[in-house]
Amino acid sequence: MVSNEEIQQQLIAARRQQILDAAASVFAAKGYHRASVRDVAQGAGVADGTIYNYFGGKADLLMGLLNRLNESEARPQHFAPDADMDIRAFLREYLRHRFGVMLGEGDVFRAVLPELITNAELRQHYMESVLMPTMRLAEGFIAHLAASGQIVAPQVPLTARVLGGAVFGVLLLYLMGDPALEADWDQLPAILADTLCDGLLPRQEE
Amino acid sequence: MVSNEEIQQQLIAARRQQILDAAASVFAAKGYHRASVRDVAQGAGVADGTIYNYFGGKADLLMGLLNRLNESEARPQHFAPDADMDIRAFLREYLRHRFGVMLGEGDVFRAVLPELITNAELRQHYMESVLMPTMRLAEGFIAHLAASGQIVAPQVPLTARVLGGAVFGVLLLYLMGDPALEADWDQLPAILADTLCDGLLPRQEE
Amino acid sequence: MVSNEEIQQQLIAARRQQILDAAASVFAAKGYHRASVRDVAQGAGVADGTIYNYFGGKADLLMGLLNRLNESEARPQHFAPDADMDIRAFLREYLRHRFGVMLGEGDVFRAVLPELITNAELRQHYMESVLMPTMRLAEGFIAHLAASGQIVAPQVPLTARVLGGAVFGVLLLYLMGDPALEADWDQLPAILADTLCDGLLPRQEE
Amino acid sequence: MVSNEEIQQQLIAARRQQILDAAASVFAAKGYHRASVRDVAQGAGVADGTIYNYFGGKADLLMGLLNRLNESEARPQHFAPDADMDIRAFLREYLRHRFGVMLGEGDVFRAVLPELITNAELRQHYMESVLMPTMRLAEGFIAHLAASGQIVAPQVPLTARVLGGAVFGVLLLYLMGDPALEADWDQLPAILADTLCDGLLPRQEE
DNA sequence: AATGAATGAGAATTCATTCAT
DNA sequence: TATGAATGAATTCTCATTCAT
Repeated sequence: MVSNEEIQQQLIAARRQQILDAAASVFAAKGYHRASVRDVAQGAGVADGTIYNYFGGKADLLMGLLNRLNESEARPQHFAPDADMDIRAFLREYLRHRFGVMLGEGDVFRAVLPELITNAELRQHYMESVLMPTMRLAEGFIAHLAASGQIVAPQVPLTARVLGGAVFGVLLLYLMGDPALEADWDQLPAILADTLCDGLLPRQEE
Repeated sequence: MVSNEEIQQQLIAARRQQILDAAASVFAAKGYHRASVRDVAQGAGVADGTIYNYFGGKADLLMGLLNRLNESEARPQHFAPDADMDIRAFLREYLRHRFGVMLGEGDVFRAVLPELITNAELRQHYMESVLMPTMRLAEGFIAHLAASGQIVAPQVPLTARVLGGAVFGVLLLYLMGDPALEADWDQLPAILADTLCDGLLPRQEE
Repeated sequence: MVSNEEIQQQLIAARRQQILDAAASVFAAKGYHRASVRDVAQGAGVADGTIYNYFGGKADLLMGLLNRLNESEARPQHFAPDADMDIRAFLREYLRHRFGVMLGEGDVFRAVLPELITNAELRQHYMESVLMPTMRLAEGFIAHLAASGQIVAPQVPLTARVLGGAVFGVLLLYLMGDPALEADWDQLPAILADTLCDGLLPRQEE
Repeated sequence: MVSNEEIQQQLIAARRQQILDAAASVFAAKGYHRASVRDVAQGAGVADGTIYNYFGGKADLLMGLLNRLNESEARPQHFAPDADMDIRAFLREYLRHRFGVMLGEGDVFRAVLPELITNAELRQHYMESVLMPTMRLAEGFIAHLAASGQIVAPQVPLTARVLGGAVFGVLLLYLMGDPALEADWDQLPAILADTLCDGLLPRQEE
């Protein structure tokens, strides 16, 4: 049997999600600062004051978005090392998946990113709860592959940043409307994976 | 002899720079939206109204910053192709230089980037006047090296985006306060250059 | 039974009236431009921002005043033609009533008139929604009387303007503080009616 | 011989006129409050600061306009009584002349009038220096005609206001853009004169 | 719990006026 | 005397937040 309290909890959680959904799309469309709390309330179909029954304030909406991003990001299995796998194939697949996720959460990403650059508190929260865990995961994976000779990575932490930075930067160029990326976006995972695997210089045996 | 009018022009230009400098640091510190025109005025040591003698409004300050960024970026010689050069050495040097410039303009970059993501008009202006020209330059360079067999680049435009994105993304991670990048920032150009040149997979002859 | 929504509507209407009343007296006292929205808010006993919950902005207050003037003006029965009436008596009574109304709305009139002269948009709105309907009414009345031989009016539209202008102009002189009008204001309807009826030149039979 | 000082005086007077001309057209076009001192300065082809070498401030420009209006108004000869003249003909001619003058000074009139209604100080100045002298002149004229039996005017001061008000009011309707007045403006002096002379009621002998 | 009217601090911007050149 | 850059007070308007219903 389901208790009354549990139903209450679920209703509250559902209402929070409803508001966060509205916040994501409104913030993405107008930017965090240009969007008003009233915009979010109307987007969620509730009254202005209701927002404050579920969130501490406008800034808290951003935090909520960030945490939700966090939850969907934290999927360690994506980095699950596999001794015998084809690294190129894995990287292609991973990048395709990752770009898909990030663009799926594109609204949220677009909404949160500018504030992440600007707002020190938010940045630190994101650093600690999302970026660093992800980086540590990546480092572990890279270290494992390097140890088994499958890849070359003399500086594991920096290599992780190079990979993450490339993914991050390319996505940003896309979000900024680069026409070449828009035209050939679905080829990008392969190209990026190959460039990262083989480098730019010609290989003897290839 | 220097005419009166020329002196006037120089004074005006100097005042504009003075205000833009203040805008860059204030916007970088507090973010464009959190910073008030008064903040900028105080930063520049002038009265509020004076800002409006030199700029059309708050948004115009951002445009001014963008254009200044534009001027310092437009250095085509950095991509000057050289038939016999060592690509790895060149790339290292280029990245070192580029990161230096971008961090030198770091304030401006920090100030402008969030708005670039959010503000469509500004984004388009940046796309057209800064990013696309740079990308075309890079494409030309890459195409030249690929044609002479010095590098492998099956998709020139996308390769340019991969390079640009990597630079851009790593810089962003740095600006967001990644501790690993802060610790070993001066090694990054070399690592990034090597990763881009050789790829992650082991090479036979190396 | 009165529904909740109806009460809401009445409260909103009452608040609008309260604000418009304040606007009328403040604008009349200081003039539209010298009066600040804050002045109006304080006059109405509400916060600055509350004004904007009921009106689009300062200019909208003026429109609101104009429309209220419109409502109190639109009393067609005042011109109701009557075959057997004494024109002189009617005119005296009408002028007395009209002056009374206009001075009752004197604040509003004083507030709106200067802007009416200056502001083209407002002028057009007033022309269309107040002045022209009134003029058409007057024209119909004059035409009717002229057709039945009760008055002489070779040019109906211009005669309507002469009448309207005289009323308007005398009121304006009064509002500008003419001491003779202030002293004998209550005799004015009679004098004006007689002058309009008989003219200045002596009549044979009188 | 003309002294240096006299030339100085004339230059100063000329510059004042030049600035007042600009003020008249600018104030008429945008309204006193919407027009800036800079607008006037540009209209006069001088620098902002120069205005303050000739006038005490923005309000003083309005006073200057008023005084200039005053000078052109004060033409007592227009009311010169003539024992044998045809009153109707005189009135027609006078109204034609008066409307012409007021529309010639229309810019100034339009500019000054709203402030006259609003600004108590200005209003008083205008009352004392323009309106009351004119009214006294008219009263003398009317009293003279009434005494000689040429017209009927039981209440001389009020009759003067009725005449003045009619002229004033009709002009205002015209300035507010009444289409009927715009269409037949040149017939108005005759109609107005006839209405004032004969009244609306039919005359036996006519 | 939900509402939405009221609030008032804060922001961008304008512009009359001053004053050093 | 003329200039016009600098000033900063004043204004309109927005919007996050509160709280009585």
